[in-house]
Amino acid sequence: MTSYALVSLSITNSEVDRLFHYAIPQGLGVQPGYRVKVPFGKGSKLNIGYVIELTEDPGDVPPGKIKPIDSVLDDFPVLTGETLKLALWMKDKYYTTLAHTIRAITPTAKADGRFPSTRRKKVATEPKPNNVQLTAAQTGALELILAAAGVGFDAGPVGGKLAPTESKNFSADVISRPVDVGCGDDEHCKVIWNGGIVSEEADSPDCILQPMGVGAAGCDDANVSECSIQSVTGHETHTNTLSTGKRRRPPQGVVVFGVTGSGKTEVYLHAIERVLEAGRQAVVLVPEIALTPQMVRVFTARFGSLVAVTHSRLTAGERFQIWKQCFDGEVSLVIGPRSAVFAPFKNLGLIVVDEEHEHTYHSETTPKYDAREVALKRAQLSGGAVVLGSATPSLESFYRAQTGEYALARLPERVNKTNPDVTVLDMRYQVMQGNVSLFAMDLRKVMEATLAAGKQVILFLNRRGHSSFVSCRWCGYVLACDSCRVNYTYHADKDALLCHYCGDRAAMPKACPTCNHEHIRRMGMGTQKLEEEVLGLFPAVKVLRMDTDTTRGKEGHAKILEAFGRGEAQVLIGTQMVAKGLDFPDVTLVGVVAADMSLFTGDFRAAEHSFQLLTQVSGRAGRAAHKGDVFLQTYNPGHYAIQFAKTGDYESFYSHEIELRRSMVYPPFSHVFAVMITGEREREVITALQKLQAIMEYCIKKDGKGRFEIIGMSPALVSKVKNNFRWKILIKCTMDEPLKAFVLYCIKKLKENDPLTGLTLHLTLNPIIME
DNA sequence: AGCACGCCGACT
DNA sequence: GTCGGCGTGCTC
Repeated sequence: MTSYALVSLSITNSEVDRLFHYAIPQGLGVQPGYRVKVPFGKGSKLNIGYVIELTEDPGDVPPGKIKPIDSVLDDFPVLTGETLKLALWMKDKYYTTLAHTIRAITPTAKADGRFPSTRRKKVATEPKPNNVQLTAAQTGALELILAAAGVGFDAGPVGGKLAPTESKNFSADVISRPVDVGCGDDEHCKVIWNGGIVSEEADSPDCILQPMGVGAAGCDDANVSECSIQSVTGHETHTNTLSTGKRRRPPQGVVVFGVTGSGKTEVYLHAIERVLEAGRQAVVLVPEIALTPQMVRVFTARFGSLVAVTHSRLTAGERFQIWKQCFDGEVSLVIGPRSAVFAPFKNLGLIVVDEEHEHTYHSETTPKYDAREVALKRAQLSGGAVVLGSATPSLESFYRAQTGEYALARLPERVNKTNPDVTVLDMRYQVMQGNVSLFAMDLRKVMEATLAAGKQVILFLNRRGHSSFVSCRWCGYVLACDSCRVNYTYHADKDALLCHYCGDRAAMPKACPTCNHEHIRRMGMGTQKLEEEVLGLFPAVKVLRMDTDTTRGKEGHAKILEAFGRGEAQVLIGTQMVAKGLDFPDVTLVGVVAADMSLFTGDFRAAEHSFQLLTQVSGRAGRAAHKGDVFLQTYNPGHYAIQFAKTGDYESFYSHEIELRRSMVYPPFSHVFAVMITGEREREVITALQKLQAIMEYCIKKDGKGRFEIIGMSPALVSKVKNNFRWKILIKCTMDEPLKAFVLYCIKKLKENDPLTGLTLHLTLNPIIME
């Protein structure tokens, strides 16, 4: 007989980010995962909370302080055993409060705390049998996925019956399992994060107290491989409590590597079909639902009313209805953006992450989770598989596929694929010819011809943020930080160049350091300037611009794309957005106006992102029936990202890039922890960060040896937002758990002698886009 | 986050 | 004399 419920309040504040004891009144059926109303605070105001655990132990709470639960809100648990574990895991993983992770996972309630009422208007549509014959490569991929999901390959005839899973009494059996509040597959290095207050083990992280073995001093010695790390294992070993543990299981993650048109979708369809036939459910994550309508159509056509589609424009009611349908087993497949990974399925067998390299899988708001990581954790909890599909996999994922942590399935190109002609235009030559416009003469001529033929043109400006770099227009040389191998970023307020990794500062030069030419200047332009120049060259042409200014509001970019698709304009100008989901038959020319702008963002992943983007743009142009042309304008035609993108050779790019990462000890050979401090007074922000740096340096000198490397402090990529100055410090280590413990320990020390009033801390482990 | 308690300035 | 400023501290 349990007497208390441990409740997490739905208050997203670190000060109350702990579990509170509440007495369970007689006759009140309370189970973990349920929402409850509880009296809280001085006035015992009723607050919504989530039951995390049942216990008989009042802990050190005086009996008189414990108040009773007021009521239970719903007749079902909003957190299942699995999503509850996920919430606890995410709290630790992403340095946030449990209330925040629960909010991300559970459906949004109305202001009064009730969920919107659902009306059932279910039109049953039969799933259609799948008669598509798979190629040998596709079959191989399918086998790997099914092995990962633990679903037999010969589970039945293709096109068998797909019945909705029955589950009337979800609650009891799934929920009543003991919940592991410690959250833990990593017992060794548990650090409880209270949004700034580090508790327990962080007081004495093993990494601080245990002197490490070898490791010379200096910047280059991050080769921590020699350090003896006793209590932290390099790779997580997942042993199911149910299994005997030693038996080697096939990898949970399967990288499906194949270009557009190689038949990835067909593999997904077959895998989902088998998973559903086995009585399990599946989730398909897509980068942006509005830009992948054809994908949605394929799935709804095949699986009928077993599919639910989620997207950002759903109302709270529609969203909750889908959530409930998944919970009740009326729907077995969900397609949606990253949040679809939280669908409350009871026996999830497969999560497909399509275009897995896309940055949209990273949440930009708290909790700043990576949907791919969450998918893998969830699959681990449910015994399911994760498919990471891409023509240009992220370096981290492909590396894991190389080391055997993931399985790898290659899908060869389709035979009838038409490769677009990719022409690289050397802009240095244009400067020598006296052409200082944004367009090389060749591109201008081809645009003229294309427009004269009544065809359409897409001009792509691969710009990110508003950082600018400095380069020589004569020789292409880009000013960069030697020790970090990333370009400097120009800061107008200081009229200086800063490295966004180590904070190194350099003066704006008068002439090029290599060729001594005075044609050295800042590179940076907006879509607006580009539009003006196009209109200057072709006054009669209609131009559509797609950027954050013009796409504001509901369905902003879908509207622009539709208008362009109807032929209301001949030229479409845009940033990253235009690279996705475009399939316009009348577009025969794609111009990448300044390929360099994504090459020199000051981020060590810039080459990877450029390669992915340029490959995607090139692939897009080649999809239509007639061959398309792609022109890439650059001052660095020899850059490997451009050269490999020209031929679309991912694996050669990968080999080149992975060696660079290895030599620089960048991810995946290390982990980078970013600590950002923001505040209204820049002086205070900098001082606080300097204090933190001093503490870190002291700890490293004392105990850490070569394990942790402070890369340095520098302004954030966006150095000022809404009157808030943002500075960051990066710390690198080959192991993530000791790194995390080290950083949290140092922050704790900082807070002990500085209350940090008016300042905010932001923590990210392995940020993909450096903030 | 809320809300109460608590000890100093300018108002009816 | 009192109303009210928001600093500090606690919430099962």
